[in-house]
Amino acid sequence: MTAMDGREIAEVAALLADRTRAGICLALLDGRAWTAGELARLAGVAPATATEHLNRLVAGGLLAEVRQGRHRYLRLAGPRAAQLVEDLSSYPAPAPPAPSLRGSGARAALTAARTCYDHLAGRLGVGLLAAMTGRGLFDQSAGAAFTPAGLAWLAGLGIELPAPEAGRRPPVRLCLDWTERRPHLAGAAGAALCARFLAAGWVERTTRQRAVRVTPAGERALADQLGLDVPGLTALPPTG
Amino acid sequence: MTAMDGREIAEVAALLADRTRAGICLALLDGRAWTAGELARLAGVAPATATEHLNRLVAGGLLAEVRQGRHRYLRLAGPRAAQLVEDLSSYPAPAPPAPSLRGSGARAALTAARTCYDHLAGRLGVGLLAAMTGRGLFDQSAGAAFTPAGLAWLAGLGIELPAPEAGRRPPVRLCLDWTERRPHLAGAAGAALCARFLAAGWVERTTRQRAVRVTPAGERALADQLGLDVPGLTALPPTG
DNA sequence: TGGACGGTTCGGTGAGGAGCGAACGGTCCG
DNA sequence: CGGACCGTTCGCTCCTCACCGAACCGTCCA
Repeated sequence: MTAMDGREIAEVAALLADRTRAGICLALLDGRAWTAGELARLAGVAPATATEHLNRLVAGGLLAEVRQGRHRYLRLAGPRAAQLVEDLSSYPAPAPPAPSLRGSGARAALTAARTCYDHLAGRLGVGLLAAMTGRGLFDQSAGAAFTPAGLAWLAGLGIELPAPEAGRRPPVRLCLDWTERRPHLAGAAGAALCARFLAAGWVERTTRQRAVRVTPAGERALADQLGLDVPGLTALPPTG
Repeated sequence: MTAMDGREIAEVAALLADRTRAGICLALLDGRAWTAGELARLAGVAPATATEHLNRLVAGGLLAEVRQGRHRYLRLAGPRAAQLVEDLSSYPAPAPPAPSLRGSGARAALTAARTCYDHLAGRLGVGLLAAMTGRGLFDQSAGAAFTPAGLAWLAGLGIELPAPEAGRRPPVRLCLDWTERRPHLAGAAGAALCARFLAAGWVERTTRQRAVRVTPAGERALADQLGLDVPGLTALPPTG
């Protein structure tokens, strides 16, 4: 009788059932911490209104907060929260990319390469997984797993795949891309790869959006290691 | 600017942000079609109220309907809808099983073995995946995929794993179990296995709940093929 | 051709909650 | 210390929406 009625489900869903709160969570999908004021401006509401929303989101376990001086920093509570937001944002079929006017620049940058909480998405993320699969580092023929060669490649980057464990996030997870309709790599491995790319300076964050940019060094490294044509990938959308 | 604001997210979330609608979707997680009246009684609202809710859920793409004579049959629109409901129902950590009074019988049956839309869950579902992994039919060490031996075993059951394709559901997906905190098999493979088990008479649905029961023939078959101790699995919860 | 039944449509009621402005309490800086 | 600044609390308005009863329309059965 406990979880059989819809009460608990409704409480969680209600957190995201408001346009303002959903927009806040969407902005936080970049994985970083924003201040309350930034979120209020972004959502287009008064600070007082934002406070109320943020309180509810924190109380509901969707957001985590860190108070520092006169600032209140907010971020998504964890990978589960991020996945929930991402899942909801891509239901049912997120309206065909609609290449109307090449997007408003910002949107074009997002479709090219962005972070999805803590892993890479967009054409870059999808291209990465496709390249790994094409090079025999990843195998999707009977599920989704790294091959022995893929594990060695990860090790070369200093990444060790954690063993699957009860309460932990899955080491490997495929995440259906929001703009492309193909999967990119998520889970612990996706997060580790993204962190490694950022640390190595292959990829860097742009303004204050989720968009990221591949550096010249990153282009060379990805071409070397995966045969990935980054400029061709991020410039124009493929015919499909 | 289109999907960047939270409007679309909020619209979908609002569908499940009501206790009654969430309860309806939860009931439909058994994968079958219910009539409008059954759903109204289950949710404890007047038929008029149910009609309004069902209209909204259908319009929102979460439910599909079939009108037949004076009946209106409703089911979840598809695997994506089911996954959304399941994801929401298990956030953040679905309250420890709380073995208070061995559950109300109905609940005990659910934790032992149930369907999760179109695949098997509960201790049976979790045990199945664990057994497949233990027997070398499935490999979770570097992701989640069937081994060659596993593919052969599936073929022996008349199941061929579909190739991953753009718009389709993933062939293999791990679904974190609601009661257990370990994964069970979902995706096209999970659905195929569940359908096969039902067709073979190894597993049968019970009353009108999501709970299922393993038949004697099923116990023998699962013990033979996977070394699975079904009675031990479904009788008492493990110490954990 | 009645009557039972499943489902819908239509007003009306009530509660929840999203929004704001204004006043207040902190922190940082000149 | 006084002023700018970030965030919160409070009181209020307004609108959405969940719910019901009653009347209605269709299907199925005797």
